[in-house]
Amino acid sequence: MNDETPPPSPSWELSREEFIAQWGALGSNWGINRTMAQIHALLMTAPEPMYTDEIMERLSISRGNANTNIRELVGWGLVRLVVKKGERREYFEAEKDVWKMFITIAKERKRRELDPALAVLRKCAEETKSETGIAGRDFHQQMKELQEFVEFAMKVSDTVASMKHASALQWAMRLLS
Amino acid sequence: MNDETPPPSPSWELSREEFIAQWGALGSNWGINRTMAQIHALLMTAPEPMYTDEIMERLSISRGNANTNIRELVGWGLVRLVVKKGERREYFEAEKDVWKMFITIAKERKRRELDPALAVLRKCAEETKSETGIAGRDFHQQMKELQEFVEFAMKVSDTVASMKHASALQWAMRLLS
DNA sequence: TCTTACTTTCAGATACTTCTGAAAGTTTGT
DNA sequence: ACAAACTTTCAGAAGTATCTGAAAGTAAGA
Repeated sequence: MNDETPPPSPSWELSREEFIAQWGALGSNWGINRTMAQIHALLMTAPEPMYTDEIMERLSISRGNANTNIRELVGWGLVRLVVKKGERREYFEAEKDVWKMFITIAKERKRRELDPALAVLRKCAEETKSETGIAGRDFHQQMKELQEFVEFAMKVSDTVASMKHASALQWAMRLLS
Repeated sequence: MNDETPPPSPSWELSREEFIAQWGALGSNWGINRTMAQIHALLMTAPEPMYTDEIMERLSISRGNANTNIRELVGWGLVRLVVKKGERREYFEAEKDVWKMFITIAKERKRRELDPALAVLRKCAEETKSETGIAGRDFHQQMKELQEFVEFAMKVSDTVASMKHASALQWAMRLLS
C-alpha cells in the first residue's frame, strides 16, 4: 500500500489527482480529516460509484481507514450507498449537486457546532440573570448577547437551508445588488 | 502550574469558569485550539484588560503557551493590546461587540478556508476546459460549479461583513419573515 | 552602562488524532 | 451446514498538534 501514486490515464485525471490531494489538505483547515476529504473528492469526481477496494487502491490507504471514513461520509449524508442488482458488494457515490452538498454540510455543522454552543450560553445566561453587581450584570449581558446572536444565526441558516437552489439565487441577487 | 482550579470568588465567577471551560472545548470543533479559545473566553468576560501573568495563572498554562496564543488572537483581530500609561507591561482586552466579533471571524475564515479552496478549483477548471471525452467534460463541469459556488459564497460573505449591525438586522428581518 | 521588568523563542515532552492490518463478524449462495 | 465474498472492529504504530520551561532577547530607567 505504499507504492508510488497510482496511474491516472487520460489527461483530466492529472487534474483530478491534484484536486483530490489539495482537497484533502484543505480538509484539515475545515476540521475534517484528510482521508475523509480525499475520499469525498474522489467520489465527487468519479464517473461511476466505487467500492471499498477501488478507493483503498486509488488513495493507497488501508481497509480500516477506508471503511471508517466512508461510514463517516455516509453519516454526514454526503455519500450514499448504492447496491447494484445481482452484485453483492457495496458501492458508494457522492452527492454531486453543489447546493445540496452545501445544505447538507450546513445542517451538520449547525448540529455539531452551534447547538452545543447555544446550550452553554443559555445555561450561563440563566444562572446569572439575578446578579446584582456591575461585573455580574455585565457578564450576564454578554452571555445574552452571544446567545441571541447564535439563535439568530441558526434561524438564518435554517431559512437558507430550506430554500431551493433557484429561490436562493433570487434571494442572493437581491442581497448583492 | 498544575494545582487545582484557581479560586472564583463572587457567584457569577462560577458561571464564568464554566463558560471558559466549555468555550475551550467548543473551540476544537471550530478548528481553533483549546487554549486560544479559553483565553478568548477569559478576556471576553474580563471587566478589565489583563496581562500575561494573570492569564497564565487563571488558566494554569505556561508562559510560552499564553504568549503564543495571545499573539494569535491579536493576529486574528479578536484581542487588542492595551498600554496603560506609566505602566510597562502589556495588557490585553477582547472585542466584546458580538457583531464585530462575528465579522472579524468571518473575514479570517474566508481568508484561510475559502481563498485557498478557490485557487485549487480555478486551476482544475482551467486545466480541463478543453477536455473532449464525457468524463473529462463532466469533471470540468463539476469544478466549475464548485468554483462558482465558492465565488458566490465569498460575495455574500463580503456583503454581510460590510453591513453595520443595524442594517444587517433589517436585512435579516426581511429574510426571515 | 547595568539592572530590572518584561516578552519572545524553541527544543524536547506530552497528549491527541489518525492509520494500519489482521482477526472477527456477517451475509449470501450452494 | 459450509464456504466464499465481503464488511467491521480494534489494539497498537505512526503521525500531528500543542504545551512546557528555561534560555535568550528587548527596552526602560537609574
